[in-house]
Amino acid sequence: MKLTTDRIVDAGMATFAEVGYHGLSMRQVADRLDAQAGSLYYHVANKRVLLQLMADRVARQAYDAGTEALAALPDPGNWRASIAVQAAALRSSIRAHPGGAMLLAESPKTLSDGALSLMERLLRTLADAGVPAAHRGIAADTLLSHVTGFVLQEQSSSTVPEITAARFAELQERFPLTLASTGGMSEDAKFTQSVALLCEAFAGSR
Amino acid sequence: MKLTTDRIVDAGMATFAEVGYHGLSMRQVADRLDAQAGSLYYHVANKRVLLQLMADRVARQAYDAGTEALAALPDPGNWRASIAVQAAALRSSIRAHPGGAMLLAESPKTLSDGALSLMERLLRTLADAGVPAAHRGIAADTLLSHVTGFVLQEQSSSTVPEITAARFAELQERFPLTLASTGGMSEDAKFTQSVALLCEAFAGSR
DNA sequence: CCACCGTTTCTAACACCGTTCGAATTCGCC
DNA sequence: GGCGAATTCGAACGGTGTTAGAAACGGTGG
Repeated sequence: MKLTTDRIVDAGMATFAEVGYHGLSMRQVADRLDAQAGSLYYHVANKRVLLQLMADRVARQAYDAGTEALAALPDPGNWRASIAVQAAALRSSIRAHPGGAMLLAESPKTLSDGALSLMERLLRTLADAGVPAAHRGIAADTLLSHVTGFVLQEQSSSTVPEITAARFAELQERFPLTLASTGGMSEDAKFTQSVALLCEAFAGSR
Repeated sequence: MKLTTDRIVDAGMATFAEVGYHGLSMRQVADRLDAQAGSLYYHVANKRVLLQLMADRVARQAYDAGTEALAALPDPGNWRASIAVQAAALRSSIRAHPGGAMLLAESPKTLSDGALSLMERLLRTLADAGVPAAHRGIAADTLLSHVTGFVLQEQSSSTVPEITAARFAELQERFPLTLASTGGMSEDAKFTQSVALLCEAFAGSR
């Protein structure tokens, strides 16, 4: 079949899902399309712009998942729930791809349509919540970078191996608060709590 | 001179400062030490663990810069100022290296002494601020991931080229809130404001 | 002094990477 | 069918991380 930018991005996403961020190579993407690596460069200038296109696609998926989740909301006027739902949609969309956080982190979000859509909708709900224009930008930036950073940590710490008992004892002695703080809470609970925390901050800045 | 893990990490940091995250190669690090690339592998298992060691060094620098800034604080009891100073130290330490945010983002923070020190001290100031133990972990996580995400965006958007007038007009029409929100505020101001926002959230969760 | 042995470094190679460029192919249109 | 443009191939270039055997180095005992 004919080679297209869209098909290349598709194949890129598929390969990405299998081999992750560092394993992705132009030759593997080309193989998946029964093509040669050099042929990709007729449709895509760089590997970097391919990654940017993929990042934009992830952001768009997150945007679509967010609209769906927003539509299913019982009370659309509850802005806290709207923000929580948008954050959750973004997180799960990023998590759907291994290393997806790195993908989003690396590409500049300023000129990606998907990322801008996410930003715009978030700003709108903040405006509906009564946050003044001067505070909205920082609020939205904070939340988006928080979600990205959260998944980044989530995905990188899932690769970490088990820890020895001696090392654990040493850690417990040197960093008692750190060990005590992360105890026993699921990542999901941590995420929803942190988003709620941010929402309270937004509410206070009105 | 003799080859050592510390010297390799030093050379890695120096090379990193010149060529950035993606430009870093084992051969360049070896060149700086007047050695061959293969020799590095006697002291460092992987490129990944070298990057982790470098990330730990950045975190340690941030920790040291933080203690210095904390010592210079007029009122040590003001926990908001303490948090602001720690966040600023972390940000500037990451920004000192091009792509430093990527460095920290990629390596798992859980087993880095530097990152753990940062976390521990932040948790202590939160404890002094009266935040209950159940909320401290999320609060510290949120702030750290926020700083990382902020610098990540800062460093990636500094690479972006200028934007055409037509594209700007299109953006202004499709994303009015986004364009209006980021208008004219410096990155420094955005950062301090967002940290203050988080501090308010922490104050509310007591 | 020298031979030995463990530690450290070099050398060369492997497989793969992103990217380029001219040649070969395919496609739409007259 | 033929011709020109759009597309794909194929091979190559310089570079990458990593490995493994050979070589040098350092100290220690004879």
